[in-house]
Amino acid sequence: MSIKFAILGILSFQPSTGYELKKIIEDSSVMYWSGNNNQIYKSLVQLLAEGLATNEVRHQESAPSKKIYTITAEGLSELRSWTLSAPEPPEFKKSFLTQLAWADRLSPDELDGLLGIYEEEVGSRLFMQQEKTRRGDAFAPKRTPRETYLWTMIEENVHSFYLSEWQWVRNLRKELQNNDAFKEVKP
Amino acid sequence: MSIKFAILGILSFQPSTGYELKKIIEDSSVMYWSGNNNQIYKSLVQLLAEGLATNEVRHQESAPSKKIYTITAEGLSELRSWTLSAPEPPEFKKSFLTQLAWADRLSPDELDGLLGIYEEEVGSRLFMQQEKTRRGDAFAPKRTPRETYLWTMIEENVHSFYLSEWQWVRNLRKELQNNDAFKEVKP
DNA sequence: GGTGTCATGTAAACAGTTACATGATTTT
DNA sequence: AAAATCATGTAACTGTTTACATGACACC
Repeated sequence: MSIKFAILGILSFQPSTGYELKKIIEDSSVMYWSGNNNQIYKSLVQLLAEGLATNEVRHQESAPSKKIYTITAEGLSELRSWTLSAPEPPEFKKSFLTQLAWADRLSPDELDGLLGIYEEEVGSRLFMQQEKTRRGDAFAPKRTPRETYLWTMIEENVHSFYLSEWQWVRNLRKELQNNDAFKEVKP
Repeated sequence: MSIKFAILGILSFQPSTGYELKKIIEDSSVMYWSGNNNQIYKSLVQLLAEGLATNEVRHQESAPSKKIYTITAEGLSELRSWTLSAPEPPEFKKSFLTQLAWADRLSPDELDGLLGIYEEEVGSRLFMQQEKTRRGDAFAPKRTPRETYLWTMIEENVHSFYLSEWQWVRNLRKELQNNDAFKEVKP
């Protein structure tokens, strides 16, 4: 899936500038791109060329002028047919698991320290995700009861990703601490 | 994290050819690269240049000759210091969540169908992961009790990723089916 | 006779990140 | 005086995938 559909989706909710799209994508946990300029401004040019969006330049005093992009009817139908297309399976990148895979050369203390750092890192993501939901400051269209429910469940999904990772590492750490068989150091 | 450390890790367990590395990486759920030639053969050349591995060409009758790569002492110490370095936070890419985010334009039946396909897709990954563990055919060094435990917990982590996604989508689907407030169609 | 395994590599394309560039205004 | 916000864009690089290329043998 390309960033193009993420942009089309946002435009289907509200006309936006590249700058606004960047910010929305940047602090969304679901839309996983970094939200860098290169991708966004290039995609917008492409959407124009494909006739999926139009833009309108608005000049401003005391601020740079901006281009407000609006989705077209073709854009809406392209978006709709994409939402109906076969879903891609979920993927993860946990480089920490590869790190752990070769961590048997570490001493018990070194390993526990490593797990501690990971626990903290994951814990802080978990906390930030909870805060975002609690404050309700996340970008979230709520046009129908169903849409509201869907967006709640999307945030719930992200939350449970971090929660289960956090529980997993805490449990692993505890087990390593409590079982003396794991404390033998390799020659 | 680059594929370089995944390769160094495997080499720290057993000397291997590029072809063998490719297969191990390809069917590992943890090492998330596609295992394509380009990356592997280039990385091996680089590891040689950095003195982290050496190779030995073995000519074979009735099969192409192969290059067996062996990790060096510097390679081992590089690997060790990497395992001690600050872990990266876990990441996910679930393009399906973005798809769902804009799915309120779909009819209840279309949405249920979409969720059904995702449920099946995730279910089959979950099943394959369980089978891999059950058959015990996954690549897994078991040199000490601790290493055995670590690799078990790594597989457990992958398993629970798919399991919680599966439970999430089943629950979402059921709720949408049971609550009539979600069955109103937008004008 | 076609497909699969063993085994190495290259070319081209696409996706994604970081950093650069400009410039006014507002906040600390 | 420095940093952040608004706003658009480009350049260079890295990472990743798909496809191409070769060739022998084994299995169905």
